[in-house]
Amino acid sequence: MLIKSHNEPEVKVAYSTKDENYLANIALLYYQEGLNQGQIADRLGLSRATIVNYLKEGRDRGIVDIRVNGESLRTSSTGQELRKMFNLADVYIANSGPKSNYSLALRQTARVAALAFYNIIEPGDVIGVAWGETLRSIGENLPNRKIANTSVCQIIGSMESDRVLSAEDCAIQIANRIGAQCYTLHSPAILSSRSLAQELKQEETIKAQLKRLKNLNAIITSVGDLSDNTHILSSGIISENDLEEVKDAGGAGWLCSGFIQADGTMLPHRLEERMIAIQLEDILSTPKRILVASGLKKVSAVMAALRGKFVTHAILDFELAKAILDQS
Amino acid sequence: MLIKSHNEPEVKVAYSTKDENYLANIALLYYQEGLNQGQIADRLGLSRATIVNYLKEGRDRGIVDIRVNGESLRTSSTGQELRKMFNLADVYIANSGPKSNYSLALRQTARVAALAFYNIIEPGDVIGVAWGETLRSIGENLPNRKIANTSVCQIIGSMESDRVLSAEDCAIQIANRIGAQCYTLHSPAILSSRSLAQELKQEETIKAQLKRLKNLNAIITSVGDLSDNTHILSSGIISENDLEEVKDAGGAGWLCSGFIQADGTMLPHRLEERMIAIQLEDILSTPKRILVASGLKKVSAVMAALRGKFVTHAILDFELAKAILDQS
DNA sequence: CAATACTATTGACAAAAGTCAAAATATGCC
DNA sequence: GGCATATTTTGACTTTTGTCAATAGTATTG
Repeated sequence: MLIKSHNEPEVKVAYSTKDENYLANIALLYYQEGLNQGQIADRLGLSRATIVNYLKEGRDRGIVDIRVNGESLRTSSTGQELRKMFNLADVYIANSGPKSNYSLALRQTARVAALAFYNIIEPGDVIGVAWGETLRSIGENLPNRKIANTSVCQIIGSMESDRVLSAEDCAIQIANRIGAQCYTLHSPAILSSRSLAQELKQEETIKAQLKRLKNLNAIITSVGDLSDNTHILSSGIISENDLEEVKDAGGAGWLCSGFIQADGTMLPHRLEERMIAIQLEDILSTPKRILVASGLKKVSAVMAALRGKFVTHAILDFELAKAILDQS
Repeated sequence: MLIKSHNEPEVKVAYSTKDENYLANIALLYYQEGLNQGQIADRLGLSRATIVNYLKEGRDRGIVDIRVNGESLRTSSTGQELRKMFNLADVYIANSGPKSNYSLALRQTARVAALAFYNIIEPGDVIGVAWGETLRSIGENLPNRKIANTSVCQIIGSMESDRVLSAEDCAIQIANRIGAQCYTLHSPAILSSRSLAQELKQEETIKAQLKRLKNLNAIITSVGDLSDNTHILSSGIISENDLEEVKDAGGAGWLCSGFIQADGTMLPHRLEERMIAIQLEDILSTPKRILVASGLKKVSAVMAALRGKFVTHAILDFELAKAILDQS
């Protein structure tokens, strides 16, 4: 091809511009040598605007990878205080500033969770994945980096919701990102009758999956609050009346498949008989229990989960962590 | 601590700004969420200049890591042609543009070599490291990333030179970066008499090291040209008269410890009797033979090394690679 | 081989990032 | 506390980067 230098005679160069090697070399000059775009343009005989495009393409195509060290996210002093107070293995704190809106705070927490996830999960782990806005966002923010020999298990049946992907999609997305084998639950989260649920649980595929959930190495979940627009309401898992009842009975949060009280004890509810999901007891016997939550409305739910020892690794946003510390 | 928001009442936040967690969160907002510095400043109630400082500190402290994918550097079509022509395992091409000066081209080649090195070297490898400007620059550009159970062996005795570090320093630096055990050669590269060299070779430490060099898994070296300012001259390994003699006898390049001819065959020289270094034969029996070179003046030397099968992996700069293709 | 439809590249302008000396704040010491 | 010293933060300015519509270059088709 022909490259025309600014005011100089034409130079023949047999080089396919735009191939990965070329983009990578430009990226090295920019990010490592520290030349600015103008200097690179001069050396290559191109316009600066072209260099801008090439650098962008390098980033888009993953030739240049900007990564943040996940370790540094667990150095927060607030996080350390929480870790000691609830005897946790690790606490990672997300911080998008006090003036952030809900959705940015959630994304930031999910991003921190995604980095933490790679620190916590080890090759060979069998990971239970819950469902919700938070889990969906974690899936979106996980980098495409394989963790060898992992499997992902959907821990609660699927459910339509306008706010989030179904539980199935959450598990599949996370599995894809880390290159894990994915075991889904081919069932709705909740059925209309107790008897149908019991029958379904006897089906081989369902039975096998529920058994698998008793031997997880790790579980990643958020926790639901019991406010008016909690997603267990909007997704139709529970009725408004039942929710009121649960609150009156001392319910403080919803964890995967059941309600817990402020002191962390389980609050049995007839709903459970109709659900296809992991048991709260199974969560407690899973060694790595990762809880991800953001937003002040989750204070009591998260505190309940912490008190009930449902958590070994917490990823929380700063405001939430602070509020929990203040109330303890 | 107190953070004063621009025109708002003071907000008390118990958060140590400047800790790693804080820097990492800002880095996430900038590099992953894609907010600009102004938006981040607003959310955190700080000035934009402060965000600039924090982001810079994040990069400096390694919380943010910008890396270029080494794989993409071996996709160049020129490199592939060379690879086929000389039956090499891999060719990586560095490109800093036709208008670059010698020293930038060298650094760029060294940077590419550093990335290639991590693709080529495997855990457990015993790596022979040569000496020269190129090797020094590779050492400087290697990231600090451990490769398990590696060792590094200095393959040529030390020599003072105004242009480069001594051979010892090259080996030590590379070993440090990859966390390898380092075996140095406690001897000058060249001695004044044949007999002294022979005696020294019988010393236990020297003997052990020279034996080690017969069982390397990998070797990384450049190749010396025989022009007037070649470093074998400036470092005093060879005299001007001797160099002329070598050139007249058909010498085309200098490889670690001996001369080779244009067709790749070795050109014995009495100098070798006085040297403490790896034997050319030992290079040929090393499985991974990495050659790094940049600059047009090295065309004939590199071609000689390629023809002599002294190379399995080549890292060359574009101009050099092109010239070799044109002359073949 | 001209007309057409692409894609790649560029120049001019707008936006964002970097710099640095000055101001504000925190820290140590008596 | 008061004072001196070190560190952090900032506002005003300069430089660099990003954008985008216009242009040049390539490939494709009738």
